[in-house]
Amino acid sequence: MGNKLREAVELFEEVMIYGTERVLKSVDDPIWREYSPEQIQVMKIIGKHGPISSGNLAIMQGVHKSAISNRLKKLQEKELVQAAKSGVDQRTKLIELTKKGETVVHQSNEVLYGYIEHLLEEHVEEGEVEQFVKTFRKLKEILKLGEEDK
Amino acid sequence: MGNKLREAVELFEEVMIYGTERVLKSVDDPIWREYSPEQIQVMKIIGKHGPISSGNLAIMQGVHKSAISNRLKKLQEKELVQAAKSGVDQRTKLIELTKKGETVVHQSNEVLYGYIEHLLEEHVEEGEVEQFVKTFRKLKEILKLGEEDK
DNA sequence: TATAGTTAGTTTAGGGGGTAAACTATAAAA
DNA sequence: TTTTATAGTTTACCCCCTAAACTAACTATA
Repeated sequence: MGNKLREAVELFEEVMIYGTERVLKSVDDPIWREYSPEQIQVMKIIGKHGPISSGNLAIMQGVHKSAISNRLKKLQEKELVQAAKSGVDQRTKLIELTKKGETVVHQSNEVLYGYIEHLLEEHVEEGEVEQFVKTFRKLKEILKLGEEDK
Repeated sequence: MGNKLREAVELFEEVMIYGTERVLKSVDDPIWREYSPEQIQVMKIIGKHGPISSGNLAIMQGVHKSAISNRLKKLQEKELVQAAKSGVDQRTKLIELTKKGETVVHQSNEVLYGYIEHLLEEHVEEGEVEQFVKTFRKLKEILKLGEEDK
């Protein structure tokens, strides 16, 4: 067991940590230049979730609330997000995407998906896809992804 | 093919991009607090490669030379790296780890490996390890990792 | 050899990212 | 009401990154 596990750990580090960086840097598109990954990510979250508070965004992105505050300020200046009419609590303001924001999210998805799809399609055989999906599902489970929402 | 590939792409994004972030944030160790991931990474490269020029480091880390210049300056102040006696070309200065630097790299490896090992050991069955290794090897190949050295 | 061009690294300016702590405003509890 | 808690914003300070200007050293060429 030990040796195989050791190899798995090393591969995990190489691929997940350094490999991911490389993938992100290889995606070369104007939209990637204009908005930071964090900005895109927060917009994606808002898009999926619908109007959401600043505090929730901080939790979901795993950063300090002041970081989100700053991020949203920049996005508002660029007119990508806006405050929806607040709910019961006057302190919280719900954030939502503007039309422009939706467009940017959509474009960004196209670019990233296109890139990854191209990558996989070119290098992974028909029969291997199943294997990939299986391993990644497991990984997703291990990393407890998808539990971020509340 | 289409659907499976689509799922693979989505999983790839979720796991690789957002999952990796999460893993890195979960590693909670003083050494992670004291030195940035970029600083640790560059020290690892120097450790593996041996005395190396600033320019080569920039290429290997995939950043601008000025970023490396700055990084090395900070590491020198912390006495983690030092300039070895330069080679033929008086403009290039070869960088190497100090004893302290070696220690930090070693500690950092222990922490990260320990964390990942724990993660895999706890969630992955004996028989699944083989599967993991296989998929990751393929991924490493796809991402063309390990070709960075010249 | 003297001049011109190239290359390795450093500096500086400016824009991201992040945290902690202080501060404002609103809500909830005593 | 008075006090305590909570949502967000600001401010101060740090790291990361790039581009462009600049120094020093090496190379080529007239």
